[in-house]
Amino acid sequence: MDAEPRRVPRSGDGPRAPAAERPGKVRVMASRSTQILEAAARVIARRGVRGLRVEELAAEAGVSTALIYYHFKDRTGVLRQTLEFINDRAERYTTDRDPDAPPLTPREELDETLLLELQDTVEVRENSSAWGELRASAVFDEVLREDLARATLVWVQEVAALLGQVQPMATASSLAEAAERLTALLEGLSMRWLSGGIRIDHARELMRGAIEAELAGLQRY
Amino acid sequence: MDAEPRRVPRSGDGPRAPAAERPGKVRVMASRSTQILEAAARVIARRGVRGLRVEELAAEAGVSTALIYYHFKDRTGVLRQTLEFINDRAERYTTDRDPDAPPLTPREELDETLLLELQDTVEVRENSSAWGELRASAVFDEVLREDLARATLVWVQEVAALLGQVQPMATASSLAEAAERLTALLEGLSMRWLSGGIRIDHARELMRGAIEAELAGLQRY
DNA sequence: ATGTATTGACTGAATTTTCAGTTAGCGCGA
DNA sequence: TCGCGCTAACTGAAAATTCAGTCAATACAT
Repeated sequence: MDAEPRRVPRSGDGPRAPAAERPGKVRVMASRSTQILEAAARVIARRGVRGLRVEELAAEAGVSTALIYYHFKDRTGVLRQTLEFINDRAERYTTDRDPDAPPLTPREELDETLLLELQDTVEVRENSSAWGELRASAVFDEVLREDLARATLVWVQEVAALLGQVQPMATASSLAEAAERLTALLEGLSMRWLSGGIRIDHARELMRGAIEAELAGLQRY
Repeated sequence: MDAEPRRVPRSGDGPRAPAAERPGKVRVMASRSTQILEAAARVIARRGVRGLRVEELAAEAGVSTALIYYHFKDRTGVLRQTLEFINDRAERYTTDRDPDAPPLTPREELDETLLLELQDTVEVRENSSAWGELRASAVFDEVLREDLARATLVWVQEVAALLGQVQPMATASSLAEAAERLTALLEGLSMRWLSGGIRIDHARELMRGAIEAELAGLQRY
């Protein structure tokens, strides 16, 4: 769906920074459609999926509405790709680790993976509210369902694998169940946090407790 | 599940149709506005609060759009009254018990309370999706936040009390935490169920497992 | 190297669609 | 003959989507 990420300077744009082509770690300049997706994540986090107006998105991204339709088929297309985008981003802040930091024990990695979704940073907040919105919208939107289900499955399996590293004796199905509960709980807690029901550190506390409980449960086979 | 379940006669309810005044068991004829509210509940379950279109509601109820405005001030009015309506109904399936059925043990009552929200019936489905919608909307809507927080608190306390009956030795705070986790998990599972991620009986299974785990955790003080 | 055709990225200004809400009035029971 | 319950047909505005083109960069032939 996405066009080539070729960089093209544009008239009204003024001088574009020359995409720092340096060796090693480089902050790659976001292509137009990525810019739009980033903007979409912000708008969704601010207004919700159903509150997303193509015009507002265009303004947020600093482009014309027509460009949105040029890059994405229609409003739904934007939504779909934003879901994917958000997912990838979550992957990053959940998975990426400083290469020369001390390696994590399986248990630490598990905690990390789950608790990183409960941080009060712009990125996480944005991601979580967009995710919650997409989840809520999927209830009424066929199109989103499949994508969301797939994304959820991947996530659950990842958590199950981590659990398996901590409790290698547990059966695959009990690991899967524990992972489903933990991830579902995380979603529930996120929503409560975002809707002002609980504070972030309380949410983390609760999450920690749940991890503890599930691991204890797995130990008893 | 919600704050005040008080029955309040409302203006739109009007002096209504004499409803087949016959002795004995009578299928009371639903007044026009009740018909509309029932239809609204169905439409909301299908499209979500934010997806409710007045025209679609009118069609569903088999009336003209204008009649909706005749009975309810505006779209928001319909929404408000529908939520009240749905709430009253939820009260029924959550609280009502056959008076001469065998009394429940605390443990059964706990299971009952939590698992009743995971049933594939029209009523529960409608209620759960409305609740999910509310939760999601509250993220972007100041106004809803307070009501929702209060309602959640009541619910959490109710569950904590039930947990306390099963594990009388547990501390108040550990009961509260367990209750928060269980209710948050229930919300998470509901959303997954409604968005097609998992089947209802699997959700129930997971919920049962969580109750088990939490009770086990409470036993270890 | 220079002009020319072609293409991809992009825009401003429509056009079309979608909705909430209104208006004018009909029929019918008291 | 009111006036209540109701409808068909609108209106107006907000949004989504499309259209007709501009502009800069390349490819390509000369």
